[in-house]
Amino acid sequence: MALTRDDVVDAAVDLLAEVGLEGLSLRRLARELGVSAPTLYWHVADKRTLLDHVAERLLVDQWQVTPLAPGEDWAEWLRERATRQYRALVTHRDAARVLAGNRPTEAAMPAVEQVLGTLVGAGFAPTEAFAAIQAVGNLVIGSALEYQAERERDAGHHGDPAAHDPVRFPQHAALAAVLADRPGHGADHDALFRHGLDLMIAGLRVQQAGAVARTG
Amino acid sequence: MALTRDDVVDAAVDLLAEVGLEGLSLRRLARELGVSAPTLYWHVADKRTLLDHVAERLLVDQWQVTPLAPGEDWAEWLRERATRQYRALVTHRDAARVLAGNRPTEAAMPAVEQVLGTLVGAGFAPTEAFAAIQAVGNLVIGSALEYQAERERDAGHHGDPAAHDPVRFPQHAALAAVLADRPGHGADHDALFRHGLDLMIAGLRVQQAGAVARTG
DNA sequence: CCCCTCCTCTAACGGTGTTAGAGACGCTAC
DNA sequence: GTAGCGTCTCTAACACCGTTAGAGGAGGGG
Repeated sequence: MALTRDDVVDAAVDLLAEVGLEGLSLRRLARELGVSAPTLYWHVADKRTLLDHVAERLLVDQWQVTPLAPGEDWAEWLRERATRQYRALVTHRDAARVLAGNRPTEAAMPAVEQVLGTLVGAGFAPTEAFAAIQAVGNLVIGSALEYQAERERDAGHHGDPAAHDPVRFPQHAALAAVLADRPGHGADHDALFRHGLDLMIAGLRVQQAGAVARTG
Repeated sequence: MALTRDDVVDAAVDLLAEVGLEGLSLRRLARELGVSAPTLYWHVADKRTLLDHVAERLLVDQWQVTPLAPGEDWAEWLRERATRQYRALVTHRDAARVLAGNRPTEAAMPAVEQVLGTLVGAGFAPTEAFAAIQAVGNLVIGSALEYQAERERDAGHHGDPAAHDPVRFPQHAALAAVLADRPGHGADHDALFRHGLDLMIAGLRVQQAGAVARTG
């Protein structure tokens, strides 16, 4: 059986998980597939577009349409969706970086359409709903990026954190003191993301309350 | 006069503005400086650390300490700071991408210390203040990244936006209809960022109100 | 005069994405 | 049966990349 583009993308996803974005070269990918490098160009236009396909593959599970249940809180529903997206990014090596340089894909449209509809149904104006989606999306990708960047950094060498002059930086020192009493003992990025998402959703709640009050 | 590391970083910033991150190679940079490529390794350990220095240079103006004026609203003050950071990223080509892959730099600490102090002064717990900084930062970088990614995409070819089946995607169609009546006619990323930042700050306001109520 | 440090050089290694162009396999039409 | 054609893969090569080894010139201090 001849090679398929799906085969190439699958192998790229696997290789990405194994060696990271830096290690993902077309030659290496070709070797993994038992094929010569230029062969890949028959299946894929570009490395850039190959990565587009990879990004789509990484997120496609997460674009399933799960409508708001009757009586369900739209904000909780949105939080759940955003969290899933974050998880999908964070659990695949370098997924955030791959997604960041990406063209948006057609395949995400039904999911966006659904969120748009749900928010409009909750009382948001269409432009507000769109801005909300964008804002949450940007927060998600920014958080995932930061998380994975730090993980990669610490893979090299991690200097002792929070060992700074408590006179010049009393706030940092106070923070470090509080954090030292915690089980995890370090910055828990998942909790940090959750906190940020909570803030955003709280903001959406007040905006929605205002919109509902205006329109009746 | 011999070459300085500052000279190298300066030239790298200029070259980045001119040719973008893809075009920024050590050989090209050396040529710009009238020097051979390996020479750069005397001034800089690595391309990676060179980019660290570039990122620091791009943001350093924006780390000036401007304390909260007496009677000034902490939320407005924070919004102003975040907006400046966003501006700094967006006005330098590929700045967001450079910053994304970066180690955090020592030079940012006084600024972080100051924001931390201001938020704690406003009633936030230290961990809350830290999470807030992180959240706003992630939103800023995510937004800047998205903005610049789209700008780069459209530099190539931009297919007509929002030309989609209004039956399958009624919400998109409605949104496009509203947007068509606007002066800019396209998605205004600055406004989108401002909207997202407003949401986050609204969330911070309710959190702060809660914290103040708890602690008296 | 010698040494030493600063700074720059040439040459080269092993990699990268990508293109040109030839050729093998299998199906279809005559 | 064979000629043609689309599909898929190959080898060879181009122009670049980050990076290292190691030599050497310039200038000051002993």
